[in-house]
Amino acid sequence: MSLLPSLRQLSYLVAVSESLNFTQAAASCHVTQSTLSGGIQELERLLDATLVERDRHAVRMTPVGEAVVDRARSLISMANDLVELAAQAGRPMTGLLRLGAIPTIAPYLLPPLLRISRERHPSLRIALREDQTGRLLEQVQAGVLDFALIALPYDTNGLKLAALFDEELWLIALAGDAAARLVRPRVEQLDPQRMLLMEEGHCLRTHTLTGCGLGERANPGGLEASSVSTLVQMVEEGLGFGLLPEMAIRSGALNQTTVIARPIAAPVPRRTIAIVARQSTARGLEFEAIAAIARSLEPVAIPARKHRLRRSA
Amino acid sequence: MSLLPSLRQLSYLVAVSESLNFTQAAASCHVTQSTLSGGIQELERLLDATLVERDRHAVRMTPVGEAVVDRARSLISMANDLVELAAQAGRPMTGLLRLGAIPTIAPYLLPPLLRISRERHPSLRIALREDQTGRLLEQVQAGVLDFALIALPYDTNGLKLAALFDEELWLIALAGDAAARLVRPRVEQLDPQRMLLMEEGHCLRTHTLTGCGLGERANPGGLEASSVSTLVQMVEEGLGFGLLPEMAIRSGALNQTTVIARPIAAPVPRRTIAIVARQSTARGLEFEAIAAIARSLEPVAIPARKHRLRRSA
DNA sequence: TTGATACAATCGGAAATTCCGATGACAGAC
DNA sequence: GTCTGTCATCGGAATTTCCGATTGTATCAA
Repeated sequence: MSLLPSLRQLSYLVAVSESLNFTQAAASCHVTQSTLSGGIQELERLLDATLVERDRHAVRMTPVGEAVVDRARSLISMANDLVELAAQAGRPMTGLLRLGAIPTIAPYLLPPLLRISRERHPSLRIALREDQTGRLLEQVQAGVLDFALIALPYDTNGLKLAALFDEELWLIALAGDAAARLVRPRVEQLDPQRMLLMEEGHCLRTHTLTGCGLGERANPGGLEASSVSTLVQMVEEGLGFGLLPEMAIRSGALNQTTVIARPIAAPVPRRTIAIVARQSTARGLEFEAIAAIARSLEPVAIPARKHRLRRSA
Repeated sequence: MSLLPSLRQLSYLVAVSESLNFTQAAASCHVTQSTLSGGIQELERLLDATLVERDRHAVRMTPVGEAVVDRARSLISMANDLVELAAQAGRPMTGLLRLGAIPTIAPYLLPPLLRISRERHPSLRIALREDQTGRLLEQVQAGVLDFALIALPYDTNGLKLAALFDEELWLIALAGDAAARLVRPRVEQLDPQRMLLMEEGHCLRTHTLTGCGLGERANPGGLEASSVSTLVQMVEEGLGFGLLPEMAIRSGALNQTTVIARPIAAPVPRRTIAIVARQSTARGLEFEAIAAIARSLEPVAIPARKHRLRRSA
């Protein structure tokens, strides 16, 4: 068992990788530049590898350095989770929980979820953040968020994950629209050229396209919406049709409009709502609790897996 | 961002949890008892929690202590992986790789796998260890092994996992046996009372049972074999029939016997061969290389997933 | 009761480390 | 040439870590 680097040294390296400037990095670590410089050198000596390239002109990370930084980051956030775990021990379901959600979930799932959470766990406060899936996952990994509510399929890359429920995507269109003529249209009957999509970066865009058996650039000149409500408005304007999650429709996204919704025939485009956290999260109990509430809000919930790593089988 | 515990303090705690004796723990850490005692106290002060209960009679871990130990373990093994990563950088596919495999894979997959590995990567040495799935996973997690070859479904609990290929389980029986009368028997036609199983702890036991739609205690008085060869011998003795992976049969597990093998009609009992490693393994390249070799040995390999966590979608 | 043994806590001081401030070396801007 | 921004280096201070010796307590045996 070789000698281990200290978490402090690793945090110095992370800081350097973020600013690529020793002086600034030192400031962000609340130490002097000489201390940080020494720490980096000590780390390089210990690992017997050049992690940072100090040219006359600039500071760059070596490939090894980048790899080490990557691991150092998760090491540090794991250590933070450990500290938080100890702090939370004995007083579960209290304190501040930072929860993220994608824009196509937040307005529909969060209101009842927060209401029930407040009822069941009055001392648990929840801070919300709405963002796109990719950024939410980064923030969870970085420790900025505790949990995030996202839609699958999506590569969650080793995060702790619990599927909550499946939901269908429904067709929305004007009553007179060609797409709405059938009571139960099939995806092949939809004209890709008239399909309205969310902007790049929204997972609903990808789920809509793959649900229709289309690739990313299936409608090159297609119009793009920046939110569910703009998508609905564009449909209302007669610019085309779109696909919307059940939850949004049931929550009244089409109220005050003349847009109608139609379930789609098999194969039905679907997505799975899930909650993610760091594997090392200190909030395991809260994770299960929030998942349970979310499942209780939907008729077709995905049961929680009870088993864990066991000797048998 | 609170102050972080040091990896050394955490390793002290892990040592205490293993021996439940400060003096012994200190020895295993190569420090004096007073140093270790002080380290534990410092850690408890930092985390503001009692981790170890020092009764007059004994030392016990508190629940919080156990939880912290659990995380400390993976923190330390992650740190070790980081050190190894740096050490390996620039000289990939060299050095010693510790590979585990379950008994129903090892004799069939490893010989060709090792041969090809030696051809392609002459400077990569591979140490082998054969054991049951549960213990292999524990050893991977503990850092005793780098990779393990196992059969799914099995809960791998956050380990890095790559599916390699599917294989069918075939019926093996004596030619005159009732079970062997049909060319393509269906699982419902097999008499659970005459089914020979592997001993408790072998995953093939579970896969056989679930593949036949049976629960764990479907054949209470059933006979149990301790290895593939004893299973074959018991079939040869006319004690019943069994299910064996394709790979074993193709590798000649039935040679020198009168036992015959029959493919089973749909729904075919199957298992998936996979390779696992710690998420933080320093041997990512070797992981892919071994996986690629294993896939190349099977006609129906499962393609490697190329994508990673990305901003889009 | 006495003595021996086992165990963890405590204390003072030694050793190692981490850190700071000052300085040096170098390059680019002006 | 001078100033500014940058990272490395050095000596010494501050802090942490560690050890050895000792204390306090409990158990066990004579």
